[in-house]
Formats: sequence, C-alpha cells, structure tokens
Amino acid sequence: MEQKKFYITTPIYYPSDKLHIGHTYCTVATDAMARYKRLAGYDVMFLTGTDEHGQKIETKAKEAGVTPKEFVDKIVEGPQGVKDLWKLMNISNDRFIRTTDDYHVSAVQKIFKKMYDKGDIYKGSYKGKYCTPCESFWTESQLKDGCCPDCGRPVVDAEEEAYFFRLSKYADKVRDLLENTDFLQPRSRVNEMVKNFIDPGLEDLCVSRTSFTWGIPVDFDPGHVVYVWVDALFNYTTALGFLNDQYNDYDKYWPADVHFVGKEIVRFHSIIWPAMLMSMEMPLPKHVFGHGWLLLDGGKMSKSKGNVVDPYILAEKFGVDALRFFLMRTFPFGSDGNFSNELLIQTINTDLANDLGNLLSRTTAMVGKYFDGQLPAGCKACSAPEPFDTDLIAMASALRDAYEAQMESYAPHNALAEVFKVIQRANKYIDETAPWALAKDMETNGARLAHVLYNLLEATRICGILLSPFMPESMSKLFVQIGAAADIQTWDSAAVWGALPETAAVTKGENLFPRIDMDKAIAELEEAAEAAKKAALPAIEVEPQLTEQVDFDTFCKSDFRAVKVKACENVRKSEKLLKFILDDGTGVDRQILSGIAKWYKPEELVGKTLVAIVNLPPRKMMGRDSCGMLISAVHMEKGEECLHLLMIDDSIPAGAKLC
RNA sequence: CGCGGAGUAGAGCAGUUGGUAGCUCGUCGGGCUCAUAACCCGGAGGUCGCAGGUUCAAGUCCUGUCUCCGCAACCA
Repeated sequence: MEQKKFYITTPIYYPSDKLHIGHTYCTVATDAMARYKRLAGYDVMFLTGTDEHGQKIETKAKEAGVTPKEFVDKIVEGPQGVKDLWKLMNISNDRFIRTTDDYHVSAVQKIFKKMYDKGDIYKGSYKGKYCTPCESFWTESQLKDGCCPDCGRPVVDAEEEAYFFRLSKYADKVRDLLENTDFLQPRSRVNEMVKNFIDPGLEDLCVSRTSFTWGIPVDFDPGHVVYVWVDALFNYTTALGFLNDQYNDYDKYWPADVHFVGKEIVRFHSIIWPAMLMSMEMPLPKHVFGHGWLLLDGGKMSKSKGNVVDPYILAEKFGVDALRFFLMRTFPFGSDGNFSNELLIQTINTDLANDLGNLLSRTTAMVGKYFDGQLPAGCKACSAPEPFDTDLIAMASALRDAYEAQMESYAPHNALAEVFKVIQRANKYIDETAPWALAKDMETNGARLAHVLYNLLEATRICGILLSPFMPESMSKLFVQIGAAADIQTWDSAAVWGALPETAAVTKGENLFPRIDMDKAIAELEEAAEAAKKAALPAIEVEPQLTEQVDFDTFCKSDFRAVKVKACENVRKSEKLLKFILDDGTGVDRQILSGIAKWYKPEELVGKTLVAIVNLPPRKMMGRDSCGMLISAVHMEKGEECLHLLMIDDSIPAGAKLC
C-alpha cells in the first residue's frame, strides 16, 4: 500500500530583521504538526524558508552598506540567524527554500511568462503618487498629510508602466472557494476576506515594479522585477521542483495539505494564491490555516515599539521543549493570545514541573524504591480492579483518538489539554491507591503495588508518545526513564494499553522539567531585555543635515517670533495635541495646536516664552484652527524620540522678531 | 453607518451544533507524605459589557447600544 502523503508549510519569512517569538510560534506549530503526521505514519514534506526580495531589504542593505544578498545571507545563514533559530528550536523541516536560490528565480520567470502568454498578465500603467527623491510610489492611503510617508516631502501624480495580473477574472471562483469549501480556516477568517476584498470588487493586481531592482527580473522586459508576492507564493511549488531540476517531488507532494500562515497574510494566501494557481491550471492547496498573533500587553509586537520578544533568550533560559510546549499549550491556535513571561513560567511550572515532571519523578522513584527499578512479571494483570484502575486505563486508552481528532482540526492546544487530563488523572490515581501504604506490607500487597505502578508507567508512556511531537528531546529522556524501547514509542502502540513490558528497566533520572523561581526569573529577564535594548540602540541620534541650500530671501520670508503662553490645555479626544493661547505681541490672542502632549503637561508651559513661526497658513486640526507652529528641538535617544520646545529668556517681550 | 475581532469569578483564559457556567493562577480550609514544598479533595468568588427579542430553555441565535483592540497592499 502506498504511504499517505502530507505536505505542510510555514510562510517564508522576510529577513529584514532578526526573527522573533511570533515567527517561532508559527514554525513550532508547523513542526509539531509535521512531527505528529510522521508519527502517525505519513510521508511528510515540511517546508520553510525565507522571502528575500523587495524594496525594504534593498533599502536596509543600502543603509548597512552591503549588497542585498550579503544582507540577507547574514540574517538567514549567519549567527543567531533564521537557520540557527530553527536549529535551536529543533525544527524538523525537510527543506529550506530561499527565494534567491537560482532554481526558484528561473522557475518564477517561467511562471510569470506562462501567465503572460496566457493573457492573465498584461502590460498596463500604474497610477499613483510618486516621491521623486525617494524614487517610491505610494497609494493615496499611504500618504502622510499628503506627503511621502518616508521623507515627508511632497509627492506628484505619476504613472509608470507595469504588469497586471487579471485577479478580477478569478473573483467568482475565489469567492466560491472561500464561501463554499473549507479551504480557508478558521471559518471566521472567511468573512473578513470576502467582506474586505471580494465584495468591494477585486481589482487586477500590479505584479511588477520598476522602482527598485532587488527582485526577480521579468526576463522578457528588462527594468521590471516581479512583485514579491508572486515570487514568494510560488515557493511552495518550486521547492518541490516545479519548473526546475533542483528537486523532483512536485508530482508526489503537490497540492499541499495545509499552509500555516499568520493572519496578516491570509489575504495573499486565500485570494491571490488560489487565483494564480487557477491561472496556472494547477491544483489548489487543500487548506490555508490563518493562526492568531502573540500580543504583548494587549498590543501587537513590533520593532518600532521595541517590545519584541527574543526566542533565543527564552529558549536558553527555560529550555527549548518548555518554550515549544508553552506556545502550543497556552494559546488557541486560531486566535490571538497575550504573551507574557509570567504566563510562560506559570505554564512551565504547572504543567511540566508539577504535573508531568513530578508524575514521572514519583512513579520512577517508587519503582526504584519498592522494586529496585524492575517490576515483577505478572504485574500487568489484576484480578479485582478498583473503579479508579479502570477509569485511568479507560482514559489513557481513549487518549490517542481524542488527541488525533484535535490535531486533525488544527487545535494543538486542545490536543495537549487532552493529554494533561490523563496526566492529572494519573496523579490523582497515586493518591487513590496510596502506594506508600501498600508498600508497608509487601507480603500481602506487593502484587497490587506492582500493578498500580505498572499502570502509572503505561499511562506515562502513552502521554509521552503523544507529547513527543511537541517536546521531542524531553520525551526521549522520559522513555529512557520508564524503560520504553523504540517499538513501544509508536503511534500504534499509543492506542494499546499494556504494550510496555512488565519487567522494563525503570530508572529515576534527572528532573525533566525543573521548577522555575518566578520572581527571580522575571527579574533576570527584565534585566536582560533592558541590556539588550540599550545595547542595540544608539545613545543619541540626530537628523542628518540637509545638503540642499536655501536662498536668503526664502529664509527671510519665515517670520519667527517670541511668544508667551497665556493658556495651554489638552485637546479633547486627542492623545497628541495641546492647544496653546499665545501672546504674540499684536494684542490679539494667537491659537496654535501642537502635537507634543507626549512630552509636556499643559500646566507646566503656562507663562513660558517660546518661539513660533507666525506666517504659516492656518491649518485645521481636530476641527480647530492652528495658526503657526511652535519650534522644538528633536532628537532620538536610545531609539526613543525626544522633543524639547525652544524656551527663551522670559525677559524677551512677546512679539520680538527672531532673525 | 469602511472591515473584522474582543468584552465570562481578583488576574489570565476555555466554552463546537442553545439544555445544570469550566480551566490555570491567587485565596480559604482539609487530606497525603511516593515525589521537583510538588500531589489529591473541598469552600468562597460570575446578574457571562448593557438593553431588548426569539425559545420550554441563550454565554451560545436575532436587533440595538457602549467600550477596547487590530486591519485598511506586503511585520507570524
């Protein structure tokens, strides 16, 4: 009989920065699923990789003074890079694709050409706002105050030649796929996609760029590079050998059984990806699963907030398996979860140390103490089982199927909950049977005691098998301690009560999961995080000086005046704005709104003498007129923006001109 | 009315197809001593955001409303 196939992927990550705990979460989930499927007898292909093209990487490389390829090489292959992280996390991917790999590049060119020949990609023009100095196109909605979001300078209407993919042509088929099949999971994501993107009408997608060069060239039209998502999505097929000779597994594994992706890229995987596959007349993946995010303090993790959690620190401190377990056990896979160090430690202590670790510890200790590490033959049988014997055995025997059902519906958190119900049952069983009491009269109760301990070992073995996709290293240690050989660590044997040999050699080893001192660990983590943050950021940063010169007349047109603050208050419903009533020497109050509430309390500014430019045209902010602008000094300190209003000598009268 | 999600015990969270509201931590009391001061049992603590509606029955379905959070072309 042919072995069942299972092809699973993570997204390919964008190596513009070090990866964080969120990426780790997704990859660990994929790994656990892949290991589970292997355990269950599938021929598994598990793919992960990196998506290395695009403007952002080009820009970052430029800043770092290296080529884009050198830049990504360092992040992907370098110390503490992507590959290092997956190695550390014990990720069992079968393949790793980089979109800069030659075979992928040429395959994407062929794909692009094929869709072009078919007429699904056509040449058109892309209209947008263009920032000349930055050489960047922006959409209307990306603009900041009508200017370039990067440099703040004005933009102009512009048009450039570009290729478009006929996404609109496939809108109905994609809608049907989303609404009437279980292609996209969890179901709640379907509504979001349909309402947001399909209902308003799918527009053709711009799939080439001319504004930068770090991408896969369109080989029949120099100057154009392929849009990163076209490049990126097809990785799932090129890594199998689609349109290339590097590999030969396309026929064997495609279509994928499931793509695990973060919720922010569900759109690309559930709309653009199937549409392009339809165009290519290729089979669609069976499922796309959009998992949730790990949030920090209720908000998203982001580099700009500086609240990114480093998986290296956690893995080193608490152990790889503990971290893997925590991620899978704590958060419902389809929805967002609040990450915190306290929760991590609590989960480790409760589940791993107190329940599982302690169960193993007390069981093996008793086998050692009462039977010198080996139970007598015949201990499996019991002539007069108590209700709690049968209860434990029934639960452990049914566990594999319950677990399987949860894993099959991509609910690893529930699968783990099932396992821990049995572990808790086993701990209770020890209480009910009180082996230490039985041990007081071995003559009478020796056989009963041996049976009780055998049942505990068996329950532990079954749990160990089912936990092994999540904690491979620790579970192999567990198997050694209970004397379970490889042939009874299998999926089949997880459904067989009594597979463990009666006289298996049991040894009490090191504690699998030491308890963690919460307060101490938290303090250390905070210290480490502080240090890392400080080390990474420059102490003081200031804007580079402009090289462009301004002529004297133009400069003189700016009318700077000393002004005195008569009143200052927060603007209601605004987090940033302060409203100033100023004496500018004219006798008429001047109102200026300034976005500096983060740095100043209104009351501390009253009476101060400041500098303002007074001949700017009035501007509406939150429905009020702001007539002019207060002048401040700004700089960055340890990555944080700092602002100081220019305060001048109070003896200077209101209205004095600055020149 | 841009779209979506969330509001359940002191904290953090579960609650598929409507049928006695659960888990972890904390707290109070008890048991046990094999074990990683861990384990086991029990108690207290919730008008399931608010207001209506459907139903024999609603945290669960419908309507309205308030608050919080994400997203709005590329951060898992």
